[in-house]
Amino acid sequence: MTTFALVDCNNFYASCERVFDPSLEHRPLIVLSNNDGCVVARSNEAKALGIGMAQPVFELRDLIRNRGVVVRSSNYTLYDDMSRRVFSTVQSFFPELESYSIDEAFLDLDGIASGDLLESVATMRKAVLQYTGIPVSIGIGPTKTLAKVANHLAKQDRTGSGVTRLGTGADDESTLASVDVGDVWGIGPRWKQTLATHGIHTALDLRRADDRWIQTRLNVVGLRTVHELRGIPAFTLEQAPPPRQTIMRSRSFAKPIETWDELARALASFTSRAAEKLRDQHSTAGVLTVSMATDRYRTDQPRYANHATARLPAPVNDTPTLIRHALAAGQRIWKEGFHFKKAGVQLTAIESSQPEQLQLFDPLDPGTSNRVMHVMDHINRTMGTGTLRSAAMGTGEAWITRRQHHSPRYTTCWDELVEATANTNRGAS
DNA sequence: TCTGGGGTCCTAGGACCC
DNA sequence: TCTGGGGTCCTAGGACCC
Repeated sequence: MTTFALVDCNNFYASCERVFDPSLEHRPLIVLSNNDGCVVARSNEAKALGIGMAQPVFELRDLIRNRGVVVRSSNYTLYDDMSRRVFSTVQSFFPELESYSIDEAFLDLDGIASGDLLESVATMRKAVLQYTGIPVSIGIGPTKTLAKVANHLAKQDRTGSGVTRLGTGADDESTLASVDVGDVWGIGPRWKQTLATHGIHTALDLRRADDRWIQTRLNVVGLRTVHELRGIPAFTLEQAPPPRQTIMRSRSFAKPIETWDELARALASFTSRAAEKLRDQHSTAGVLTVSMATDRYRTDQPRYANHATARLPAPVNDTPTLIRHALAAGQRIWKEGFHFKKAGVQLTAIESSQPEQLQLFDPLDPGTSNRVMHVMDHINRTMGTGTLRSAAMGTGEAWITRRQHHSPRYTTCWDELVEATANTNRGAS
């Protein structure tokens, strides 16, 4: 029988900020979403103040001022790099790893003697903290869902061990009875509501639910969760994630956009980033969708939201072709006289680019185009994002994202390394 | 006047995740 | 003044085919 572990970084973005700025320890700290819009990470002190996940930051103005809450814009360059460091440390102890999100990884602990298991996991946890500065919690169980539940309990663990195991003893039922059904992985707010009408309130209730009722009222996804709670695995470890089927780049604008020229530059920029992502995973896209919308929260201005889909004559992954289609599609739905607050580009009908697609009607020889993109990607990777860019993106970026509380890219940028001062006090008393 | 049934593909919408 | 962004999977229903 397989044993899974879930390693989850505690308050990940907040912890990353603290590693390089220890003055943030023991203080309420929040990290904001793009555009400094709402809260995406909170230190324990911030949670204790009642600051909610995804809470809009303008609602917190008084709290921030009166309670000394420290605010940071999100710094994904730093978080991505820290994530890589944490996982590679974990993997040096347990090679069978699935990186599930930026701050979580599942492990397969098969082959580790049950008696040594808690000890080796605790050793790994200590090493991660020592090597990266990031505290992690670890849940262990016979299925991914039970490992998730165990992880949830490990986070609340007051003993400080940070490791919890489920699925071994008679305590399981009373433990599961203490877990709210909404805290089970896969049960969101709507399903929690549905379950409540049937008297299902805890993880234990859900484990004991009737299969047929679950499949009818939820669906097979819900049924899988129930089986997993019983210790019957429905999910396996996915060490090599399949390529994405959808690639999307969208942003809210710091200032509303009112001209087509500006919106076109934004669309070109989104398309360019999506295309890079596409080439990263060696894919092509056959369908491109452009969307634009005015501010959905403003009732005092005319509202408009629309999207346009372009089916490409042949699947491609080169930036100029994709931009051309994006701008043509955007122009079809563009309307003068609105204040656009958000736009995006989505790539679908994604296929592998190997073997090479032949493009009968493409004016540009695919070989030439591929070489140009290859060079462009290489330069941008080694010399910095945006070093080489498509002319359609322009240089102004009037729509640029607001990031007023940004921390340095300590680990990936020579100009932003952390500075240490050694105070030797030579000659002093 | 009678008016089947099964299969596939696609899309939109809804649920979930971090 | 101020409300994120990027994904997955499943289901129902319509179009179309034989």
